[in-house]
Amino acid sequence: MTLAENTFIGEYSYTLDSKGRINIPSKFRQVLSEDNKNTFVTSRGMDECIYVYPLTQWKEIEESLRRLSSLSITNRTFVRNTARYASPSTFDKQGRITLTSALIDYSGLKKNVRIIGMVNKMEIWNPSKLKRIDKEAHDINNTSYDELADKITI
Amino acid sequence: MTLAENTFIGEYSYTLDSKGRINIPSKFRQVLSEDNKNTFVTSRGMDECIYVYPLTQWKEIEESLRRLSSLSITNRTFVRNTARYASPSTFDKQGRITLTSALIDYSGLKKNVRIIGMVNKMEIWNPSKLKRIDKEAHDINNTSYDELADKITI
DNA sequence: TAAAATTGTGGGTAGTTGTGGGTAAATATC
DNA sequence: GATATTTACCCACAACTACCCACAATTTTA
Repeated sequence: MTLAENTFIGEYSYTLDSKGRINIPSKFRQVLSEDNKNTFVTSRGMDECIYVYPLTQWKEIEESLRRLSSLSITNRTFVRNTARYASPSTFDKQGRITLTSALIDYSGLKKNVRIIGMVNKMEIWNPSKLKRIDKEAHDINNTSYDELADKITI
Repeated sequence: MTLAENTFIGEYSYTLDSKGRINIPSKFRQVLSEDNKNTFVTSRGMDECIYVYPLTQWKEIEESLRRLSSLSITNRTFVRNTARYASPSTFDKQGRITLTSALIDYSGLKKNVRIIGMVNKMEIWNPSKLKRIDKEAHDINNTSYDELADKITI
């Protein structure tokens, strides 16, 4: 079944091979729109994981970054940390992309990895780090979620 | 008699087969509007059960998620924990959807399962867990229900 | 009440998907 | 400029999934 284009949901287990290749879930490849030309952009996540954007989505982010004035130290730091680790990767005949060793180091990936659909992008995690984050998530108190209540009905 | 579209009520007993397939009650399939393309989205319930949304209902949730900026930790956590457990499934010629093993584990489903209409979605339960929740429901004292009195007429 | 249609459950099979490894081209190193 | 190393592309195969058919039980229709 095909959902909306460039929309990623679900959680999957995959293995990172000795060449730094990792499979993109078939479902995610199927919803990728033509204009992405089978290409994703990997980048450093806000948490200790790797972000994977469809190429077109990344281009929009680039545009936003372009508009941030470098007069502000916050802006400079943000642009620097977002842009420097970004790397495009086209998936091969088997549906795999190659991760840079910088990103593998940052996210602490070993053989077994977890891929999570985050709607407009995906995240690649070391399963044990993910488990740790899950625990912290419980600590986000209800008032935080209360603020969301205005924005989302679920 | 046909009820309102995408409205699910009633309780049904079905069997989960060895391939993780489960029948959607014929009545529920009949009220599903055309634009759902015979597709439901399964997800983790608030209680120990599986939520099943019509595709169109889920897409509304997805759109709200898309608008939440990942710069906020609360947003990231919320999007992650909502999206990761979701999985679309189109029912086959016999009217069955396939459940992911993650959701089967979470809800503790065995062979016999109970499907409950929850108006805009449905819930899939292990019958014994459902029985346990029923008992707890008795303990929710009347004041809790009093708070609802302003919101609903019954 | 009998026939026809629908519904729920089980199982088989062809095609898809995920993973490992090989080889040639491209890049880097000396 | 020759050699070593990395990268990109190819093939192979086991495991899984989607799709198909069968059939008993139930409900609807005539």
